[in-house]
Amino acid sequence: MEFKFDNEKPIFIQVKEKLRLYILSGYLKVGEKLPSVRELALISKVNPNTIQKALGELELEKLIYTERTNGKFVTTNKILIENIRQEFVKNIVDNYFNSMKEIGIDKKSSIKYLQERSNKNDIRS
Amino acid sequence: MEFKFDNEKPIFIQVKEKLRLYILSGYLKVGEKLPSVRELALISKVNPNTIQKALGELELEKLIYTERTNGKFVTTNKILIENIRQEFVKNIVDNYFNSMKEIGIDKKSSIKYLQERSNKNDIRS
Amino acid sequence: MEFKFDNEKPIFIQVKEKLRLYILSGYLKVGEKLPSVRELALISKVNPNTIQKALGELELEKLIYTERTNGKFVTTNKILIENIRQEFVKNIVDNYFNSMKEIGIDKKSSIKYLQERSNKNDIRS
Amino acid sequence: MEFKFDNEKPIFIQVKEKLRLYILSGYLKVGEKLPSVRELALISKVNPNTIQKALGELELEKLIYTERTNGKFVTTNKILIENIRQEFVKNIVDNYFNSMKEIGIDKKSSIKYLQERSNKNDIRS
DNA sequence: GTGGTCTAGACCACT
DNA sequence: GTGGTCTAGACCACG
Repeated sequence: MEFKFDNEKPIFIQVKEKLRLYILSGYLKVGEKLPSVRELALISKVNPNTIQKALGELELEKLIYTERTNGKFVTTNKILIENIRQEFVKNIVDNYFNSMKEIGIDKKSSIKYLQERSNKNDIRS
Repeated sequence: MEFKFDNEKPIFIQVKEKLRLYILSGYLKVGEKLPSVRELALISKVNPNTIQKALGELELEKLIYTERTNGKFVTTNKILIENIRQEFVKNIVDNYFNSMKEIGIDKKSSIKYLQERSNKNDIRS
Repeated sequence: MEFKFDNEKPIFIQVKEKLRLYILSGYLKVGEKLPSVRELALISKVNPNTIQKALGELELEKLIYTERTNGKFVTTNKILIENIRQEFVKNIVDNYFNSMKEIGIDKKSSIKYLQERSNKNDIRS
Repeated sequence: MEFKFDNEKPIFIQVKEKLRLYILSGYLKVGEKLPSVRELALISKVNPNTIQKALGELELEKLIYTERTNGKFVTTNKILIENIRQEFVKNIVDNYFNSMKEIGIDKKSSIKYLQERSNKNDIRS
């Protein structure tokens, strides 16, 4: 678990998004206990309140839940996670097409660009 | 020319990005005169100061230049536009791969998702 | 006897309120012996200390009393129970009127809403 | 606009609920500008951050929205307000029946209690 | 002057 | 030791 922040977005949003990714990608498993607020604050070198705010919003999304005095946990609702994950992927794809469209590249070419770029990277790696 | 804003980013940045897109996509042509600040302010229903700030930053990027008393124009430097455009496209592609990677989807699958989604949309249209 | 808890209130308060309801509603009868602390702890899957705290507060209200070495019992003071019960009901009614008033619904309409809702539910059942 | 707090619930929740009532009951009108965060903090004698938290949650419910640098406003979505209002009323009614049921009073009697209590109050007023 | 963010630090309830 | 709440105060971007 690792946290680096840029100055473009509020830190609490970056924390929220990072943890959401950890959950959606399965790096944090269903039902798993999260590090304590204070621990996350130490790891990420921000104020505990900032962490609290991020976690609070994740809880509103139902991706995590709180057991009083016990800690915070990833939801056990696999379906919820899967739905959000699919929504997330769908957005990435749609955003890609939209961005390309805005700069004047149609779908067919958008896919071609992607394949070419992928090949170039393959050479490097 | 059309402007819709959300409240997540400063408006002047949204104006700047929109105009940059208009230039990179060719909607605003090389050397073309931009609408006046006042006019842009009316079109986008935004304070003229905000437009000024956006144009100022575009000018720093050399994408537009000012002729005193005459107005502001899209740069005539096609190469500059093309370079920025390619950089822009490259970023979109790389961001796509990165976003997918973060959620645990590899390049091969990333391309497949894109093709599937493209097909689905074709059916609709 | 059944216990489900939410995380919004302290558990010991929820236990206390639940048991009070059992007494006021007659589900636990006058003079009846309560299950032992240990047993209540098992039933409700809660730490025995938490049960103790709840019972302690009920004892302060005189709704239960302790016979040393013998167990805890519902009070035999029927009048006390009846008084608390009536107070309780009065509160429910007043709270209903107040809640409706706060959202701008007068007494007459409040009663009408109730009757309509009751009819709807009758259809279902 | 008036704020009195008890110690049973967090202040930010009480602020949130009060404002929600003001909106649902129409005391704060559709599209109306709210007092500034700082002003609300003065009126209610709590820290601006506490107000901010309350308003933040109302915004997540879409009952209010923010215009950057301009202030916060009641949503203009009348349908949303009406839906939430009806949900709210429905909950009050259901809670009434449930509370009465828990203490052992059936629906028919629940309605009778209400009518009697209402008559008593009429005498007073 | 508007909202937004963040920090530091304190105190509380619960188990 | 866990999360939750609140304050005081500072600083920032925006228009």
